[in-house]
Amino acid sequence: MSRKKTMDQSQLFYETEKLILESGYAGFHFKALSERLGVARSTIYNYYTNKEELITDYMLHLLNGVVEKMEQVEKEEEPLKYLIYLWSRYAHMHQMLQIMPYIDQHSTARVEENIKKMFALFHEMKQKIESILKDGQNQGEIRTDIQMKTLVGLVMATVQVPVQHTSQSQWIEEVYQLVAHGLKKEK
Amino acid sequence: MSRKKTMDQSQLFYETEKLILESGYAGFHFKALSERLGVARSTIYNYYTNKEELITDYMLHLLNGVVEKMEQVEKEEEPLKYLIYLWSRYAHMHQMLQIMPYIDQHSTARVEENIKKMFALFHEMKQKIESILKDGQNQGEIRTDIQMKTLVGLVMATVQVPVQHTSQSQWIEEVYQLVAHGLKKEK
DNA sequence: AAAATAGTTGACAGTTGTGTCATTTTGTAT
DNA sequence: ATACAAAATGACACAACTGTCAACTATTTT
Repeated sequence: MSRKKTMDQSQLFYETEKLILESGYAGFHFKALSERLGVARSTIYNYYTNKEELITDYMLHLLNGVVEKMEQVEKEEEPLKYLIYLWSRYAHMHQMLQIMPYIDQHSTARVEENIKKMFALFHEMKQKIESILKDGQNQGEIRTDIQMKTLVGLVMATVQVPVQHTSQSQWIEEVYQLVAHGLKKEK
Repeated sequence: MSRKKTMDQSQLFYETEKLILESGYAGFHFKALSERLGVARSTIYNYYTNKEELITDYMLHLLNGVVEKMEQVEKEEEPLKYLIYLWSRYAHMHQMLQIMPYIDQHSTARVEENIKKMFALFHEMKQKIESILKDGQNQGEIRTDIQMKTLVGLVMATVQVPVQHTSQSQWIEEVYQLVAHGLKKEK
């Protein structure tokens, strides 16, 4: 019954992502978004009561995607390398997560919920990395003389290594080599 | 002669930094800043024609500080470790630099100039890191099988490793160990 | 083809930040 | 004490985004 929707979820998320990455949180607002979607600004309000809701919904969607893919990490032969691979595919997610602290967390009950869920997923993500590293430690592969949170921190930080002018596969191989064996030459 | 200034440069930069780190670029505006300074908003306009000018002036100041300190790196015994140390002291600078892409670069001639200078300084910074690594390579200390830009990228990325609940000196030591020798156990 | 209804829209009122400038304040020199 | 000029300010006009809602539109059902 009734009318066909002109706005679909996937296009909305797609343009949301693009707009945030291009303009930052400061330049992200419903006016700009509606223009890109070719839709009246007020239409978006039928689905989201404000931009915080939309952004956190979108981010939750993103985070869910990565955490789901991380389920597979433990089945891989080289889990650490697979992690680096995942990072290369979700670099934009890390960029998005950096704006999280600046989102008004109490604008809506739904926003509060979303942020809670995101924290939980983020924690789950770190747990997964930790469990991979612990497995490595148990097999005598990974060093045990450094605090676990620093190890996890380094793995997560590698996503910031710029890709510029390199093929994805080379980036993965090089970053993996560096994370695994360090800058110094083996002797 | 004439009246004493109520607003001094150092306090202005101090509050600018604090406000940006707390509220992000989206939450940084002259109204909020003037309230923190205990000054009328219009007063700030006597010194800066808009926020882009203020931010880029401030960032330039920051970058200048680091680059200056980096002059000393080459005199150090363990240049790589000194770099990690510098990073730990300037972590907030990296956070600030991330908002650069979202600043309207053409709002003022002064802003354009500032951004040009910042790019030059940023380049200089990377050159310094590169020259340290090249020295290491010439002494047979640093591996040569990986692209220089990836090496530099990793060194810069380490600043993102969170410090949480660790003393600065321990953070430096651990991150240095990881960057130098990697996650894997020596055999 | 008329009724029902989900979906869309433009217009309105409200809020917040911007940039300017004539006026006022305040420290200093005469 | 008075004249002066640098510094600070409040008020004004403006520009941009927000949120709401009554009216309109397109599709399906009967």
